[in-house]
Amino acid sequence: MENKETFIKKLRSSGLRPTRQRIEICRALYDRKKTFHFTINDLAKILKSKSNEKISLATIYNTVCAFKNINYLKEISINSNKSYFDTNVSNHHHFFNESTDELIDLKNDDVGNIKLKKKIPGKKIKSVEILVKIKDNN
Amino acid sequence: MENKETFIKKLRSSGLRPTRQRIEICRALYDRKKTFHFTINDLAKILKSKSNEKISLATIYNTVCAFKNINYLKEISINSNKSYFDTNVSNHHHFFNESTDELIDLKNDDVGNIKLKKKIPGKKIKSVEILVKIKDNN
DNA sequence: AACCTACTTTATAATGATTCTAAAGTAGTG
DNA sequence: CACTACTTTAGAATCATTATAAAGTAGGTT
Ligand SMILES: [Mn+2]
Ligand SMILES: [Mn+2]
Ligand SMILES: [Zn+2]
Ligand SMILES: [Zn+2]
Repeated sequence: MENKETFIKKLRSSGLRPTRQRIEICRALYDRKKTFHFTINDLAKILKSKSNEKISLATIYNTVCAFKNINYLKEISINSNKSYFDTNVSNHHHFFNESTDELIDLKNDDVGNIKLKKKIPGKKIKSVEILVKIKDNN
Repeated sequence: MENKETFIKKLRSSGLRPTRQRIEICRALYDRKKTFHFTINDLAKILKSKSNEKISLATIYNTVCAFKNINYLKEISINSNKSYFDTNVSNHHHFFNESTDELIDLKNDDVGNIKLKKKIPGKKIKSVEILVKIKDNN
């Protein structure tokens, strides 16, 4: 239920000009009750149906990349031919349903704490993600 | 240190005809002391340098896919533009060095046991993988 | 308001990994 | 040797993503 002004402030405070396109994309991504996972193609479809103005595919790519850089979006590690993004930017893990190509959140509490006993000198850890691949029974 | 006959037997027992190309690829992948991670392009280079016979890129793709299906290779889950494969097919996890695009094995003992407290009815778990992304300090 | 300039959007082309096609080659069998 | 199913291959096609470069815009300045 965030309104336009909130998005404008958020964008400005991250050094991004609040353009028509970026505000529309904010609406599509964050004006919802629940976080969700999407591909670029998913988002393009959502924008086409929900929004009047046409937003070019290049802008969608640019914006998703920009939003990822300022931590408005997270990219999920899957070896798919497409990239998957998540509006839930907190640390959490995923099921990936290989039968439907859908991601499902695994809350941190759903996974026992991960204790890494190996360290790599001279490197810093950027993320620790668990991916549980699942498939339909049968 | 496996020899040609061993590869031929292995291939036959998996329902794959032991062709020149497949045997060469087995040599490149398994005639080593340590397991390793590679992309298709990596493997193509290795084959070009180590082997006399030219093997087409299509065959390399076909063979890697076939080897994956019979569990001679494992594909690692990374959101890269390329696919990464592993000659270590046992359950284990990875560091991914984003500075060099290299994978490093994390032995199962290097990670505390993972207890999944969430289940998805009607689905079976195919794999559970941890990916730890790291980057050069600085 | 008119103006300036850096940032943005956009259509379009280019890239590059992967997959497809269909023709030529080969392994295994009898 | 002959047969057939499997395999390899060059080349084309696909498709997500990135690059290009020209037109548009935000936000400040005069
Ligand atoms: Mn891939
Ligand atoms: Mn990708
Ligand atoms: Zn998520
Ligand atoms: Zn490995």
